Amino acid sequence: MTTKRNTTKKRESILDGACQAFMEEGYDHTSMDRIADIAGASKRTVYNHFPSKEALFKAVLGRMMAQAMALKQISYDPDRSLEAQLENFADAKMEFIKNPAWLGLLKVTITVFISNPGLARETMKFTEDSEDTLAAWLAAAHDQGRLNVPSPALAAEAFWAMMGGAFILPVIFRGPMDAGEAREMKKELIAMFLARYTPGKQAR
Amino acid sequence: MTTKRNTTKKRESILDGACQAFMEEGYDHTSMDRIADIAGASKRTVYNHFPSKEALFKAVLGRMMAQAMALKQISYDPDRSLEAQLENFADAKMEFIKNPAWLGLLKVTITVFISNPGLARETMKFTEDSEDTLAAWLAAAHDQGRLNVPSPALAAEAFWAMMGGAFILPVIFRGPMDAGEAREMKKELIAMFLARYTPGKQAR
DNA sequence: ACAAAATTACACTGACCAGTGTAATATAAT
DNA sequence: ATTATATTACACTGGTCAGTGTAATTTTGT
Repeated sequence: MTTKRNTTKKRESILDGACQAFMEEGYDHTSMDRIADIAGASKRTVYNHFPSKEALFKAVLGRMMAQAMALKQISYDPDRSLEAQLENFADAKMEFIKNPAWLGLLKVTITVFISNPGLARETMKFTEDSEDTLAAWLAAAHDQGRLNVPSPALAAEAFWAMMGGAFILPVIFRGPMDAGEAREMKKELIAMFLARYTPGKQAR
Repeated sequence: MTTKRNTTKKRESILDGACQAFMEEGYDHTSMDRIADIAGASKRTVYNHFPSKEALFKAVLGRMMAQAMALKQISYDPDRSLEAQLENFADAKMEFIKNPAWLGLLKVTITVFISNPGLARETMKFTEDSEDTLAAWLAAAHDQGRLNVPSPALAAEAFWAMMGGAFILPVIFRGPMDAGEAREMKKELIAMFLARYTPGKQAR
């Protein structure tokens, strides 16, 4: 008679502790002892749940990705202004850097991705469909004649490039962003985007 | 009689070796022994030139920044098309990621900046004037009536955000970029930029 | 209440690494 | 050729850390 017991509680507290520790110290400088300490578990228990530090990090990352995915599903609404809907897309992206927890984990993730490109590719497969969401939105607006977007995929990629460059890179290179400044930049970039794709206004 | 001997050769080879080692392994995983090995110097000599690993990295970083600064000075030319001149700006930025050596060092630098925001701020002071160069270019085009740029500073920041998001982040998250794809994205983003600021085409 | 499953404390291995001290050796400027 | 200077080999310290083995203890499902 093998009766399995419910271990999700300890497991979650380990993930929470790992998340906090990684955020505070970065991947390399976080020791498994410290994670166990924060989680209120023994190091041995941590290893009973996760076979290695890398596996533990992947689990933390996976949980974060799942939460992030659950957050940004926006569909085309024929009745709302394009500008407002694009702002919604942008705001979803900016949630990452406004929330200190996610920002911290984003930073760690970037460092890990840099030293482990394979993991980067593997993890990023999940996010591809969020670009598809925007591309579909653009295609819908195009079909309605509200935008002129010959290549929705390219436009979507450009949009995410703008957002990433405006809201992720500065946080790395210059530190926290002023909220008002961020708002201004968001509006400016969306204005560029719409100026390019609003029908009847292209240069050629 | 204190006769100083010329030590710049050894010093340079140490910097070269450090640069290569940091690129290959990242900051944390590079040992001073390995740097000495690649440089063809003894560890003790490395420490005779640089008091610590951090100081050595700063020296490598400083040399890279100096080279980068020497590269991008573009001034307003009334006779060339705006599009071509903006492409020059973009190309200067893209030199970073097309050159494997600089790309490698850029990655390391990002990880170091993330774990050491103070160094990030300190180092970034030097780059501010390159943004000013673009802002001045925009102001000149504005004064000539070829563009309508109410806030050159904001527009310049937006331009660099676009470039960074399009050409730096993807390299981190997705690996090396296809050259053709990069060209297409560059053109698209410049088209957005010009659509926004070309006179007589704004929505409001 | 009982037994299996989970957790804990703790000691320990093996490895890596920044930085130092020293005495010997090589180098280059005069 | 001389001599101060730069470089080298090498051993060593002190510290950190991933991961393991084990025996004892606690928890929990029934």
